[in-house]
Amino acid sequence: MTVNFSSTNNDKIKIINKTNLEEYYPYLEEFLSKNHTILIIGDFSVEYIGRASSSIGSGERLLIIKKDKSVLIHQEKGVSPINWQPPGNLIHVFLKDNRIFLKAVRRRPRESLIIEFNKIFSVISLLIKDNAEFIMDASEEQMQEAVLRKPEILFKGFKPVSSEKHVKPGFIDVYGFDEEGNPVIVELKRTPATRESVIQLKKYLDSYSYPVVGRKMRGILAAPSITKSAEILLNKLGLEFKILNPRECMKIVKRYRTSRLTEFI
Amino acid sequence: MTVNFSSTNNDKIKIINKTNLEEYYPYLEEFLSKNHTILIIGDFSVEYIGRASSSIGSGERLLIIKKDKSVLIHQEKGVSPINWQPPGNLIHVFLKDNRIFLKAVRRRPRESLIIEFNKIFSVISLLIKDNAEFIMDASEEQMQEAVLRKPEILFKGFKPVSSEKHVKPGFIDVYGFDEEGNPVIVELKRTPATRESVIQLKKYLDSYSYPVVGRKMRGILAAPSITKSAEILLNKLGLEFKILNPRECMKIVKRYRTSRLTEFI
DNA sequence: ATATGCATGTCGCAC
DNA sequence: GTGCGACGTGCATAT
Repeated sequence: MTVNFSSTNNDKIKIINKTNLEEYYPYLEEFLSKNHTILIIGDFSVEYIGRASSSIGSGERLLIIKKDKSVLIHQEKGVSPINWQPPGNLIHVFLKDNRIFLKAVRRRPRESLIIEFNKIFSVISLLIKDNAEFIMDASEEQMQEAVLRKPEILFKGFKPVSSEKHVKPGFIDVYGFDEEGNPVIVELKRTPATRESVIQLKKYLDSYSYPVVGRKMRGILAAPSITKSAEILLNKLGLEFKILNPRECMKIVKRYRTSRLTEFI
Repeated sequence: MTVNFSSTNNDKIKIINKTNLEEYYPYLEEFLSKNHTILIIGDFSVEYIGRASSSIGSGERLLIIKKDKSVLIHQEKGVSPINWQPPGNLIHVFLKDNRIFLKAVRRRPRESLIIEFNKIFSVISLLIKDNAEFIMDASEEQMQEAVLRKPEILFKGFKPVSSEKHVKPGFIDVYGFDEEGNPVIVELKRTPATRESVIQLKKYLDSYSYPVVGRKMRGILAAPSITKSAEILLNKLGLEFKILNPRECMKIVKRYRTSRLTEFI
């Protein structure tokens, strides 16, 4: 049976089905040269050489070559591709011994992917439009903004003085003082605080000397939650934990933005 | 024009093309219930709520629902999906106001993806077989094996004693002694060593006391290369660096395997 | 270009 | 299940 279907109810998608492997070759050449996104469902093997090296024998998989010349090879399980190549590859497709080969080469770091097709079930080319803006709520930056806007979400009487304060190991998220004038270092996390978060906060405290008699430096880790091991370490080091929900922060940031807007109206 | 193409030159792939959105609905239901991998090319918006939250308005994208009920939403650029959901979702598709909605819900952590379709260009269902073994060369584990097999690749006279030795901050990759009986802690990296690598090695040294008079503990960081900042820190801390190429390690491991084989033959 | 740190990281493995 | 570390991490951002 020869199926030769190469159109759909629109011009954004072209679906190619052929019986013989080589018949796909001119289509691949065309779609690659036109910078389409290409989906290939087929039976192929993959060799990768670069930062590491890997190989996988023949199997049925999905190969995606995107407009930006990034390459993904997906199996039927998992979010991560089994092999991939970041954007900006030089992609070369060629015939050899009645087989189709596809090579994706990237410089800096030099790495390449070599795919040998035994069979192609279908090639699909896409020319699609996506101009929508992606909005991610409650980034760590927004959490910081929320704390600066409404410091009492950390504790009553907290007075932020600076943010992104530079110390030797990095940048302190928020720095300020409590009601008694004790210096406070705040480490924010949008995700559950881990032992690493605690260690980082401790580093900041160690690096920042504040030798004033009668004042005790406080370290506060603020995150939606904390892992058990992190909590143990935190207590041992005499640091504090405060639940801070990114969603709450988002609301505060939004409220602030609204009030700014009304100022302008 | 009504295109109603739903077969290919094999039974591994089904391609569905319809003019009206709702017509896709029964196919989605069917493919989901049969645990196929499904590709959907369409115009849709996505809301994500979970560990964080995000939204993106209508746009033309590729949606993949895998056999393991993981979900990927890919745009035409980049290796990473714009939205995704790890394996094990409860997936629910439903019609509402002549629109198709798809919801993927995951527990622990609780998070969900809601997709609203404005248009579907094509639905492709896959039932493919991939039993090939994936082989990754020169993992950190193999580097360790290489060092244990042929310790002189680190330095002449090195005598490994143990590997994955447990100390407070974690596991020491390789532990041993030099020719003069000084204890040696080795940290292996398959990628360029960073400041973090140096810090980690330092932690191991600090955690492992060896109070023998006349003996000096040595810390060796072995990696294919080292960043400039890491090197500065390393020197300051009195630690050592040794270039160790994962590809070289791979060769050593392979040679060892061959020799094992010949032993059995 | 290099360095640094975040991420809905994902994934695998030990407990 | 949870914790912890590795990863060809990818990716954005500051330098």
